[in-house]
Amino acid sequence: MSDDHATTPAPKRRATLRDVARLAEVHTSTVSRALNRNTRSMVDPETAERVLAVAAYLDYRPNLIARGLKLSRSHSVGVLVPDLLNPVVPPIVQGIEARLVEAGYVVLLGNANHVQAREQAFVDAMRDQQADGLIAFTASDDDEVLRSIIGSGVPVVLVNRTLPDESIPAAVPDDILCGSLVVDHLVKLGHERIAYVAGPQRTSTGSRRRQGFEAAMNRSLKPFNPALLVEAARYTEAEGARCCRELLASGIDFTAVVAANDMLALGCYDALGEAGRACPEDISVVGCNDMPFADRFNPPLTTVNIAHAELGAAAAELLLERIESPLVPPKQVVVSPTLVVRKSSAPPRSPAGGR
Amino acid sequence: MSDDHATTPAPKRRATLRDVARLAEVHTSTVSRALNRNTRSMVDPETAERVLAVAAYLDYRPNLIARGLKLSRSHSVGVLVPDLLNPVVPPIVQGIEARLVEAGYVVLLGNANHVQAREQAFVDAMRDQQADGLIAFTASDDDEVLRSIIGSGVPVVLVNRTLPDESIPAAVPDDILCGSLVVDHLVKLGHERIAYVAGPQRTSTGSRRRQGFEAAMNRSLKPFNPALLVEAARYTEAEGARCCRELLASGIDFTAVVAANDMLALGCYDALGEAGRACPEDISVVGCNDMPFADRFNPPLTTVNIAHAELGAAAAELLLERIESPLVPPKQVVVSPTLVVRKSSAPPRSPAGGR
DNA sequence: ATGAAAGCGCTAACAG
DNA sequence: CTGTTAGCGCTTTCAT
Repeated sequence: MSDDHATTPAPKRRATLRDVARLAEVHTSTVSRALNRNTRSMVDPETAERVLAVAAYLDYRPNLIARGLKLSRSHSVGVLVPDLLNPVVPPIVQGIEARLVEAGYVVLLGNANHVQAREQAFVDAMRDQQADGLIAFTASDDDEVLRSIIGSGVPVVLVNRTLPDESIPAAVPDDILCGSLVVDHLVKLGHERIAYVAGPQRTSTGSRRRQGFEAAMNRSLKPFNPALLVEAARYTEAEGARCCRELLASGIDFTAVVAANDMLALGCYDALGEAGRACPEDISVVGCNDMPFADRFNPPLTTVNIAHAELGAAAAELLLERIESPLVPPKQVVVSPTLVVRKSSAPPRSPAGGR
Repeated sequence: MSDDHATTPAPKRRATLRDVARLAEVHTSTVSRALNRNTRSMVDPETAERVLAVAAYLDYRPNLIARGLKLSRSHSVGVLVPDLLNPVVPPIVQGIEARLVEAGYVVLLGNANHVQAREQAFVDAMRDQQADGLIAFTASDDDEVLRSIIGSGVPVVLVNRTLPDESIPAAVPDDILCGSLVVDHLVKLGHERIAYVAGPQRTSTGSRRRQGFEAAMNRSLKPFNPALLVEAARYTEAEGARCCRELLASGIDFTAVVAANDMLALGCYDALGEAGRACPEDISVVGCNDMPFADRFNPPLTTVNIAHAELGAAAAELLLERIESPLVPPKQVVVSPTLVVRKSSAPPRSPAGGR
């Protein structure tokens, strides 16, 4: 046995395929074959065993960068979020991450912070890093960045929000249903004059929830008064407050307000408080999303629960399919929300509305 | 001019350095030099300009995988979190991400979900992916995974929590101060019998906040009664409730309870509610972290604000320093918290305690 | 100032 | 079954 080459168990440098090959006295390609499950069968069982042993001894770990270069597959996927501080984002990301890790991928996180330049920079970085795919939360009708990357070859799937183009794979909540669920609840409670704080109409959540709301209103006894709808520019508490103030200032009577999401609902709480109107005694408010801690608000918020982690997992699943088999036609998956009744909704003060 | 090689503007395949070289009629190494700011000066300005133009024309983007292989530097860093759903995590991650992206790095996110095997898998993945460094939220005295990677050559920095070993770079809140801030507040309000719901003592936040609390109590007029301290096994609402119930059941009188974090404080709300004790009228409660929406709880929570995004940015900064200059001795940075008084704390019912 | 050549660590034909 | 060869796309000596 020649002892002249390093017998010390690799003190610093990471072991490479060649190190293993040398010590196992085989060629690197044999090592490669022995180490990869799929090609293991090509190599003599005894040799394979020896190789495995040496690899373990040297604590060999494949260099994924090198493999990626060779295979032009990085096993990484980008996840682009508009704002990490948005309470619905973490649960979705969690769902995505879990599924992706399970499939052997690694998640590259990018926070656009609502600025297009940051979004663009992340998308570029993903291309440069050879990410195998991208999951985006940021879909909006006016979003050039996403449009440009879609169809550029990189598999993209949308999550939470989608675009009008139904051919883009996406995992979204049933927003129409979100809208009608709350109306049905309020109508059952006896409300007739219901105001609506809409989300940004350039987002699918904004427009679809409004559609669902209006459809349900029209289906119910008293049709919807368009003057009772005001659109928020963004999904923020401040915008929710502004919209609700506007509603209050209009002088038109209403006994309940539905907000397109929980942040807007929180803004309604604020505006109501300022105006000295109690919730739910004077006016009921309901939201949508069932964000974390919605049950701890004052009052606990009646809202619509969306299984955000599931949404994320579904998006990851869609992307995986896209990556593995780019040819099969893209799907969209929609997850059903459920109403959760808490303390912010109650029957209107006087059974029937009117002044 | 020979027109026989592809004149169409690269319909599908990404342009490579060789494509640029071919079209610019120079060698690939010249292209490389022209494209990299540092080596640009080595090349004739006119040539450089031509190369740049061709690169732009072909929409050339360097393949970072290839560069990474050559340079053994991936420009990616792993961020290991224990639980993405923990409300303090997203703000910290946001701070990290912002700083890292600014420095040209990309963030690999890993969610351990409190299971060591997942943590280990992520750390392994980071090594395989050749991540340039790691930022970990998970430090705990009994955490083998982190211990093993620290000193294995990969730069690691801890954030939010740290380990007893002060030589490990970390960005943490001033937990001692967190503890004393709340005591001073409560004492000023007139409280004398103050209970403490401690966090897990194997975490630095748990033990240091307790230390800060005890020190401040002993500094104040009436020293602390050890029977009034109970330790939560985890930072969860359920554990907070359990601890508070235990305190209530002990029969020892107290007029305020301080919880080691806001989730535990929320649990105290629950236990107090069950026992029919009003907060803050019967018992004041204060938390720590000032997590998102702590101001919307019922009652709005008096707590200690920690600049989480700053904490994240500081951690990123530390890691960057570690990566660029591994030789300079590791630092720790501690960020100062501030008290935020809301509605969950008030003077005790009867000026002096006692039954 | 630029070209030639080598090589980062890996896998995939293609022999044998 | 295993070794040889080639090359993924890039940077970097080393010549010239």
